[in-house]
Amino acid sequence: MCMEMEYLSPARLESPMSQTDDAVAAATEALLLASRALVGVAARSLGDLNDITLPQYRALLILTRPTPVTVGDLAIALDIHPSTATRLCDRLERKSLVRRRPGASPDRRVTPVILTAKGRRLVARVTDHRRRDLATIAASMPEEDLQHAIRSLNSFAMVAGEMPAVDTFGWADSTRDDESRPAES
Amino acid sequence: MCMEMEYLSPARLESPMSQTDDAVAAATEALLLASRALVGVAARSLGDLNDITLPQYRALLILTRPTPVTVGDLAIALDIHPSTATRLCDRLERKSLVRRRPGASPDRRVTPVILTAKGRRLVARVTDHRRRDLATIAASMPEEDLQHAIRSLNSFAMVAGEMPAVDTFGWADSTRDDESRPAES
DNA sequence: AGCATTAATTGCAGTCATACATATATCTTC
DNA sequence: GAAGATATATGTATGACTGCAATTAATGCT
Repeated sequence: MCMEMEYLSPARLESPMSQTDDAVAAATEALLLASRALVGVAARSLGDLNDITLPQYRALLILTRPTPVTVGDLAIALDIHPSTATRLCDRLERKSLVRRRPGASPDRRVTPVILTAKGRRLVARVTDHRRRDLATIAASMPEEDLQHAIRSLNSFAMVAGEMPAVDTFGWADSTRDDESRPAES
Repeated sequence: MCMEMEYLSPARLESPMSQTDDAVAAATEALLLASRALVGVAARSLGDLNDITLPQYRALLILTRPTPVTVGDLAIALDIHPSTATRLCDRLERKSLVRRRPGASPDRRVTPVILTAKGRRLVARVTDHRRRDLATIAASMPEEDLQHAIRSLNSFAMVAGEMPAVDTFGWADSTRDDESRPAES
């Protein structure tokens, strides 16, 4: 238990007067607990994805960003070697989930990569799956907690969103241009 | 937007009078948002894990359970072929993260697998890393939201914990009998 | 124009995850 | 006790992820 103190030290240093240590500690444990559950939900929505690996899904997710993404961008975002990104794109392109547009940029060295409709559908399907699961959970929560959850979770997401490296996985919204579909190999 | 209705239908059926659709919908979106952030945090704490793959980590996590776990249990929990579980254990054993105790059970067909101190340390390190990140975030949240978060998140985790397949990843607590240590493998 | 830099690809090599089929113990049951 | 079921392990094979080194093409700078 004493270890909590240790880990909270940096937090205390950052905002020395805004929170009591107890509240922060309690919230941290609650977040840790919720984290496991949410990761479980996320994992489940991914687990149904057959024929797609986690790196591949991460790549697709990054490609949902509105800004153009090149092969090199993918490598950086996924923290992998450029050559690995190339092979990854090879595989995704073979599955018709992405398409490379060489020469589509003024700088003709780079190769923009874009999602195909199929790729976009796949990402949307995963998001929807997750959304469904979360809705089921939300509907089972006590009314009071639900109200509080809305506010505190948004607050958490906002603060967390500011933190660097939290969005390493590129969990940007999926720009859903297509609805979900039950069938999921 | 209309699709939200669709997904919430089952929720409505399950608890027809306890929640307003709006509250559930808002909470769902908040959860989705928080989910991304929390998964990001979780991913980050895992990303620093070098020399260990996700399936391997999942296995270690399952092995933190207080109840005995056999090779076959691992296969079931991870939803992989028994032979795959055997190879996974091979690799984990080679890294001295687990140990197999053939014959340690009355049924001498099964092979119990247990975490080594090193394996336990590794899991603890990941949990601690995540805890630190979450504490930092919690410390940055507005006081009010923090108070609400404690209760609502615990409520969420409890409800989610009841749901089947949410704990597929075996995010049981890490039974930390050892504190974290930077050096490893 | 010439040279260094940058982006992507390709060749090469290793580890991991995965499943199927088969083999080997070890129960269980009749 | 013998037949069938169960739990692991092994042999075999495929595909994915990964990085390093070398190559090619395009850009930037002097």
